[in-house]
Amino acid sequence: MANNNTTEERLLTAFSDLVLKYGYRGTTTKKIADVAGVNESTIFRHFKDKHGILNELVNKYLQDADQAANDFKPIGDIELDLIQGAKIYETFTTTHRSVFLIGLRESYQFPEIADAVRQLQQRFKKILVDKFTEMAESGEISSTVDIKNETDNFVLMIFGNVVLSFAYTDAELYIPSNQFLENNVRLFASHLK
Amino acid sequence: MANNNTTEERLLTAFSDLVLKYGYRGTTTKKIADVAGVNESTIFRHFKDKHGILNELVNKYLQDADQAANDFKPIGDIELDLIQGAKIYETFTTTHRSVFLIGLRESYQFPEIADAVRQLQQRFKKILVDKFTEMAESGEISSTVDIKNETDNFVLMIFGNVVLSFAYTDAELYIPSNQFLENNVRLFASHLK
Amino acid sequence: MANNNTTEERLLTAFSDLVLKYGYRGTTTKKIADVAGVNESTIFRHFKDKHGILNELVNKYLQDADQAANDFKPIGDIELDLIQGAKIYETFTTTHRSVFLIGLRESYQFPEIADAVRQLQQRFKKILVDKFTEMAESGEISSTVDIKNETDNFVLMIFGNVVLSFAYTDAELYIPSNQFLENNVRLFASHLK
Amino acid sequence: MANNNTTEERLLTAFSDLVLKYGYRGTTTKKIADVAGVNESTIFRHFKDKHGILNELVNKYLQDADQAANDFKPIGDIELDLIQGAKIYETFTTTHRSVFLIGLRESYQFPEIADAVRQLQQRFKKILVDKFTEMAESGEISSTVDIKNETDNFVLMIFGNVVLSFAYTDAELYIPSNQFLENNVRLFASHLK
DNA sequence: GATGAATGAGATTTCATTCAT
DNA sequence: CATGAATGAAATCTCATTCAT
Repeated sequence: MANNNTTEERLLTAFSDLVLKYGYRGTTTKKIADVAGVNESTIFRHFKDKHGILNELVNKYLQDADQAANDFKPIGDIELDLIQGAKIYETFTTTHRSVFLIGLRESYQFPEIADAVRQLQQRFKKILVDKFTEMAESGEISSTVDIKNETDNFVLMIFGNVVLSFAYTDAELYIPSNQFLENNVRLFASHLK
Repeated sequence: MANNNTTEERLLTAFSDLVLKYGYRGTTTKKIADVAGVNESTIFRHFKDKHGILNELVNKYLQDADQAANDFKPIGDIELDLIQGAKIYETFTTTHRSVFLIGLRESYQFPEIADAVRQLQQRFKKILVDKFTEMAESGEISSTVDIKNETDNFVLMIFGNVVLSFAYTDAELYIPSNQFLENNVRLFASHLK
Repeated sequence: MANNNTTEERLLTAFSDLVLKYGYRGTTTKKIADVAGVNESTIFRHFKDKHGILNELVNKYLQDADQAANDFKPIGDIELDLIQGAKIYETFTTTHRSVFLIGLRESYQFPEIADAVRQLQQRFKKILVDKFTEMAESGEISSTVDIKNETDNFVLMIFGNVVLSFAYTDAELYIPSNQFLENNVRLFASHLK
Repeated sequence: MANNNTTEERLLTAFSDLVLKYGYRGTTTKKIADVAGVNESTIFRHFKDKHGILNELVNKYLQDADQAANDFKPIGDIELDLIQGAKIYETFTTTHRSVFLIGLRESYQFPEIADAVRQLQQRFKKILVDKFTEMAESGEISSTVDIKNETDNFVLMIFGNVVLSFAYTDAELYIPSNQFLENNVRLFASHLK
């Protein structure tokens, strides 16, 4: 009864939130039911089993991933383009926190999810590499830039910050979004000009 | 009977390995006992309870952390110093994989461990910032370098690669140590010269 | 399925009966479940834990204790009054056998229960002493009666018989209720006339 | 190492003391070993199993019971004789606390011990009844005394006080030995003169 | 559609007991 | 004689899942 969404939505949200705190195993069906404000057995009317909740979220993740890839429209300015890319990456992973984390943490138990997350990284890298190669050819960025390794570094850096933001909510360690885009991403990009 | 170490060592190793695959909760005492080749109840003669195994590993982690901090001896060449730092960081986190991962994954359940891991990051950052500030003052690196933000970026990058190496054993995504130090860290450092 | 009471009632009854035979520790959750005719895990849906069963019985005990105290209405005839008192005491302790016994046997492990049982004795003693003091003042019983010590003796005697009745079901040792009230209590009272 | 008795004696004492606090089941072999200052496995060199410790104590109990019965030498003064009897009963039960308590508490699990304790009561009763019958015949006590029932009452009373003394160490409820013999037993006896 | 009651498998932990030294 | 290390059975408790209403 937490809000006026449908039961199914409330269950998905409850699951997502709890996974952040407790991991997949620690997210018990009882906790999910309590947070969603329904009876425990109601879960099983909506989903085949506990794994079914996760499957549903993975489906949404995969659909959204296509969308996010299409949303990225580099304009040929490396600084702005990296900021744009980081922003999309961050928004996407935050929206799909639970899937992202389960894919990372419990890769052995859910190889298909681990795979989906893995593909996100690869895809993101590829999009960047392709674009920058194109920009190098057209002279927009210096031909001395080591495109592959710089992209690796960039992706590792924004990945690292996202992981920290999920692990620790205090801002001591991870760098909050705005500041991260303004200072760190921009600084990183400046070396590629 | 897995090997000829003491029972306690075999238990610690078994626990450590299993946590990587299954997380803390997924690492059942039965699995630990099976892998270590002892009876389940033997665990409880060596450790107060399941948490006790973790405590023992955390103690070793904390001791080693002091050692690792002392091992870092920058020589005033930014490229070599960053490579050295990354190497120590990587060795340390790999040696203490299980504690590092539990601190990251299950921060809500084990706040003291989350804290120990957090402090490692902070400490590493501080050591680098202090050294580089010193080097900027003595002219060894350019005074235009944005020390704080570059260090942030560097730490995020190596942190990101370590996390990936734990999540995925295939080398498609994370970058294997040698290559990472030679290509990526060196490339990163080159911008600070 | 033992009978048609609610599951909770059946569990409480099973626990109560088993404690008589086996003590608290010896009353395993498996035995309770078997006697109540339910699955072991069902216990934990009705009570927080094993101790929770006992707590429930202690609550009933405390409620009933107030009732029993109010039920005692001495009429000024010492024989009839002691019989009435003994009868109420006996009925109460028999109804709450399990709590009474645990309070007695396992006082170190359950100090709050030991206390509740202790208070019952004290309260019973006080009610008798007060009433008899009053009767002595109004001349209904001889002023030479040593009220405090006689009450002590009386309480010890009926306490002793109740304890024996719980320990041994054969009538060789403890004296069955009717006979005890008719012969022993009456005899005791006759000395106070 | 607690004292310089033999290992076996130390084990018997440890067991005895612990049973008072924790009951038979709660008296674990580990606790016994700790209190006796020996290794847990040493217990099994001295006794077949945990039950064997108890058996040894029961043997001593039975031997002592014969002795105690012989020690009772009534002199024909009902007050002094009851005091003497109560004293012997008290001393004996206190010396053999653990057996007495186990016989009382865990009668279902150790029927032979329950029996031994039961027999003590019966025997004590019989000795008193026989002696008082004799005294009634010789005119030493009034022929109007209801010997059987008075003896019952007396035995219940001293039994009650002994049980309380084991359950509660504070003197609020049970009556300490000296005072009990001087006030309560004497008072009880005065009615039989 | 949703609930409440119950279940069975399995997790952690305790404890008496054995065995090699 | 005594110890330290290990065991197996059983105890308490958790959790995903089912079923009747």
